Amino acid sequence: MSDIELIIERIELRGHRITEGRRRVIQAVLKQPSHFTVEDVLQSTRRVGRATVFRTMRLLLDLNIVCRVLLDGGNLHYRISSRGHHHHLVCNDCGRVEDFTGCDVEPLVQALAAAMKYEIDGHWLEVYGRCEACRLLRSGRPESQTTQVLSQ
Amino acid sequence: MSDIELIIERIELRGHRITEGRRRVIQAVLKQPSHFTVEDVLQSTRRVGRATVFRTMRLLLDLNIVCRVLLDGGNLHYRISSRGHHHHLVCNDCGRVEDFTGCDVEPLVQALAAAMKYEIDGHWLEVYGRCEACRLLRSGRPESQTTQVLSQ
DNA sequence: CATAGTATTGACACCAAGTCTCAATGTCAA
DNA sequence: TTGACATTGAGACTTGGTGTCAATACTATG
Ligand SMILES: [Mn+2]
Ligand SMILES: [Mn+2]
Ligand SMILES: [Zn+2]
Ligand SMILES: [Zn+2]
Repeated sequence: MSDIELIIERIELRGHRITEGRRRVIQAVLKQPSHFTVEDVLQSTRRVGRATVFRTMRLLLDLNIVCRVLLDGGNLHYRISSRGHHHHLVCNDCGRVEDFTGCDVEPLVQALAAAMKYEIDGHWLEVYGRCEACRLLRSGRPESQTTQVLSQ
Repeated sequence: MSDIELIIERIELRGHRITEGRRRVIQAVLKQPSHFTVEDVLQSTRRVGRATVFRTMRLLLDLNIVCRVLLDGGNLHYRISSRGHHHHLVCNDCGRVEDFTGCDVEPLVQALAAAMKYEIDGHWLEVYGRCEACRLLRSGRPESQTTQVLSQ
């Protein structure tokens, strides 16, 4: 079964209707790179209203079909995510993102919570750096030090 | 020396001029609760332009005089922060925030980075839950379960 | 098949958060 | 005191997102 059909099925299971607009938005989402904004999705969907695109993105977020990535600098982007709770390792140069789940931050969080007498609901962790490719590019080709593939 | 004079001094040290507008914005920031938006600051400063308030907030952020807190749900708020790198434990009910530095997440982050061959620049960690006061309120007075002091 | 009852849509106004421009003004070191 | 230059404010603009509401599309049921 194709990616889109699997997503459609999950939406149906939650009691939502399958419409042509939703199908188009999902198709656009599936074509995006590593991470993207709703504006990006909007620009690659035709014949779907702005509000519907935003509503569909919210639906996908609720269903954990996409997640949000907090970029270094505070911008929230969207990203396809099959898993539930996970974190991101973001390359600040090229925008590449790696998901990770084995972060073992939960015990630390629990200890902290006990000390503070908080009951914990959840946490958010993002890690920023430079991927191997970008690092090699920098050290090997000093003239390209200002290369910045990711805009913004 | 008062809080405001200390901040003024740090701004001067970085080669910025001290103006009445900046003084007013800082005074407003110092009067805010646990966390706030620029809009909140704007509403408690008179005779200072909107752009100047935003520019001053950015200056304070650059100087680590304020930091940003990512609330559960994705809103970024501002917060006074004397320390450099630190994290937040946020009560989702009353909006209380505790800073913490002893998070020991660095070793985990380094291990992850080594596995992924990333060079690490930094990380972002926020923890969400319910503070003791809010927890007691909930369990002891079931009729106030929907109490939500923090708007939004 | 008809149709009623929801769910969804899209146009559009609105909102929140922030940036940009540029002429006018303020600050401070000399 | 004054000149260089940093800062300001009004307001237009941008980006990301929500609320309204009449029109349209699904779908279950008879
Ligand atoms: Mn985790
Ligand atoms: Mn840390
Ligand atoms: Zn990279
Ligand atoms: Zn609380």
